[in-house]
Amino acid sequence: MNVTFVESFQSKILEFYQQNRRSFPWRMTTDRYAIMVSEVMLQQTQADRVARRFPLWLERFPDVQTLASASLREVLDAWSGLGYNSRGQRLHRAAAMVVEQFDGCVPSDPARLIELPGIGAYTSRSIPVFADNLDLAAVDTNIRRVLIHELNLPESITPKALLAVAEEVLPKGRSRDWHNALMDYGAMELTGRKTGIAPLTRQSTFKGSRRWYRSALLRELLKSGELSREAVEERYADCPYGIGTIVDMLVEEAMIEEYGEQRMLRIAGESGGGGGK
DNA sequence: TTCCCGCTGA
DNA sequence: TCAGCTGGAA
Repeated sequence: MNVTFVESFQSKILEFYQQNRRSFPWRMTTDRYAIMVSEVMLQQTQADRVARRFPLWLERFPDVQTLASASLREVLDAWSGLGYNSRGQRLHRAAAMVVEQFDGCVPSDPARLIELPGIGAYTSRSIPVFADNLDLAAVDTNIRRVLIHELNLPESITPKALLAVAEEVLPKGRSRDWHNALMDYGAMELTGRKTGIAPLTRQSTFKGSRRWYRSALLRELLKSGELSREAVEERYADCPYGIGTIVDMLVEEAMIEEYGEQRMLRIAGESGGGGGK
């Protein structure tokens, strides 16, 4: 790739970052455990929502040992509201593995990290990038969108090829700032809605899915005068979960009635995620 | 309806 | 390679 072009692209992104950088709690630390927690929380979850939960989590589980020795119940309780709560369970297991295998020290080697549950291709790279400023490229949907749009790449580019491009345009020694800059640029200037560039994965909304039931029942609840959303909220006022989860619970009941418990468990998954359990 | 700093088992 | 998973805001 043209050197001048790469340099002007780097300047553009980094200058934008200098002027418009967002402030997040996980950008105030380089503690690898804290970064790991934030990166797992941020998987498919909006940064603003994570920003509210992240400090509370660290207060309750300040280090790997504390998290590893906590009960699953405690962990999932602290996770509630973040969604995809199988992530919470995996983070819990990952903490236990770090204590056992790495003496409580979260590794910085992507090859080690990717062995941990809940840590995949992206997160295994993003942790050392943000915690250690390692000269590695980590590409999520956000960064993918920025690269495709700014470098005029085909939307059909494979993840492997895109990763190679990302490595090429990475300004050495500024990995952490660079990735934060790409994130902010993508979130503030180049949203998916604005560019029309499709994300890697789409929501599953097939008839009978958990999500489908959720929206269908929500519609009915809103239409039915007998069971308004307000009524549900009032009825479950002291429920520790959010209204979305409450609706989900009702959805599960509906699914049990229609499909039977076995199928419901298969669809929803006891702990969710990962194509069921 | 779509998208958000993806991962997992099949 | 792909369906499926959470919750909420736009």
